[in-house]
Amino acid sequence: MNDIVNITKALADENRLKALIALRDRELCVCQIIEFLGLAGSTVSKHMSILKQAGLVKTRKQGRWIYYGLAGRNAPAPVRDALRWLLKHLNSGRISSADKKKLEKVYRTDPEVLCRIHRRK
Amino acid sequence: MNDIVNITKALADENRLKALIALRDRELCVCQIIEFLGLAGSTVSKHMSILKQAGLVKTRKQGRWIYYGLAGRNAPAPVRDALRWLLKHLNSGRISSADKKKLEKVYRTDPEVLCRIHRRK
DNA sequence: ATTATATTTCGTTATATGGCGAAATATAAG
DNA sequence: CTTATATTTCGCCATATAACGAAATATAAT
Repeated sequence: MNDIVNITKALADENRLKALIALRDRELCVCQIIEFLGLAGSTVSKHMSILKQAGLVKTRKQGRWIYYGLAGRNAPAPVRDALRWLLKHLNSGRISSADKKKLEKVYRTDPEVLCRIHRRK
Repeated sequence: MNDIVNITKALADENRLKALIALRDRELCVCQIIEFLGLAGSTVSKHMSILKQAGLVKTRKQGRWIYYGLAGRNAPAPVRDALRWLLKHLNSGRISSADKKKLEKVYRTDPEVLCRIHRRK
């Protein structure tokens, strides 16, 4: 029961849902997610921690960056099915064009550049 | 997007999940749900209102009682799929025996009797 | 070794949410 | 019509949670 509650609570925040959508096609590092969501780094870090705790995302380190990606095929069935539900129903038609533009910009921009921008703030 | 967020937020409470599980096999009136969850009537009413707002449950009135039931086949796909996810992964093996006993007692007891009990408190 | 940097953790604040009892409401029962 | 009753709404309180900035941390880069 607790694993299910952890999943449902992790999904109960709009920004966390958006982060999961952003990870649909590829991994992203924290500063890319920061850019996409428009939140403070500490806030994004906490949100991603909640998603990771629930098993919905995984992490890997590369260089100075930590990349977050959606949980893979070996994730528990409740996680896999929840992600399937989410991605099925949050297709492109339900995402605002503003969010789509932001996401395209994030995909296009080097993490190095984004991190430099955020360091300035 | 908002409909999805409403669903995920509605599912992000253990008592609400339990209420949905209780409704799996049959409709229940408020005082039966009160008995099962062991919460105040006003609390149960608010929880069920959230579930109804999210489209996860429907209501019908019979006599003095309002019966809550799971959303039906004509519910929107996100709702149907979310319920399918929940019921699939919250099968009997994941529910405590205490909860199972409570639920069996609730199924067995006439609403008339339960309501009288709760009126005394 | 030192410095730079991406990320996480911590502390604070504002807002949201779950729980309760009391009051209000809708309407069934007598 | 009046009374009884199941449920909902309201008001209050305690706790949880999202957001931010600053400090701490891990480790890559020099």
